[in-house]
Amino acid sequence: MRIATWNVNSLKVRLPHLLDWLARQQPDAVCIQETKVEDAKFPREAIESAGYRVAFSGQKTYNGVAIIAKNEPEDVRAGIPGFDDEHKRVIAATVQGVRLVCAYVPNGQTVDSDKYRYKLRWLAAFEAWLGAELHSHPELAVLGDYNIAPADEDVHDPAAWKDLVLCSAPERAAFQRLLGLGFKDSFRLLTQAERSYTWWDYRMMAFRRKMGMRIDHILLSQQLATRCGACLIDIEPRKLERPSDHAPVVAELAD
DNA sequence: ATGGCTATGTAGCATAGA
Repeated sequence: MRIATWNVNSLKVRLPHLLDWLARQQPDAVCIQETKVEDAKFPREAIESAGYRVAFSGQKTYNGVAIIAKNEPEDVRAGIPGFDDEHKRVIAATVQGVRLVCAYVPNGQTVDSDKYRYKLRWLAAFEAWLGAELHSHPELAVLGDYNIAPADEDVHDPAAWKDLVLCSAPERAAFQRLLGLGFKDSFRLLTQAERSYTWWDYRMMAFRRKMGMRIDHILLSQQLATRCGACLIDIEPRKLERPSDHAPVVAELAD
């Protein structure tokens, strides 16, 4: 089973890239973030015509998440239970017996902002919920844009980013607590090239200069981690005209 | 390298992203 995550930064703009990518990579399930589309305008037909089924939770302008899968997503749930959040940042579904959580973690803006405090509160609620989910779904994968670079090796210039948002100690501690629930960072299960990133700023020719961050992740429960044979970042879509600033991340799970 | 792109909503810029 091939599962993936991709922050598309507008599903409307990136639909051609997504459809091309689905055709080429043939993933079984893709978790999409930043669809920026309300549910009534979700491009269901185009995706279903490509042989995929959809589950989505969106809003106008900001946020928005979706799960796209070859098999119908089952037991679809949106949001973090008990956490009142007007942002559409989470959708979960079961595909081929695997529970998938698609998450768009708040960005946090700056470490002294209200948005940062919201990010940490959000992550605490996320952690509490995932701990419970892990018990009811031993085959659990949490895919998404975490907006956290877990370690200095995930940052092109750790000194410049030290203690800034995406890299601050409280955010990294929150990420480690997620792992502590019993998840593995699938990308680090295997040896990877240096300077492997999933996001590059649109400005400053950051992609060409390999100035990026690894902030999109696929966390796997222990049971799924034992099945994981590969995890890769596909930088090809980032090279296209009008790309998303994020690259897709793909994990392969043995049957 | 200092918000330098990009997308959205909306009608000339404001907000957000990371």
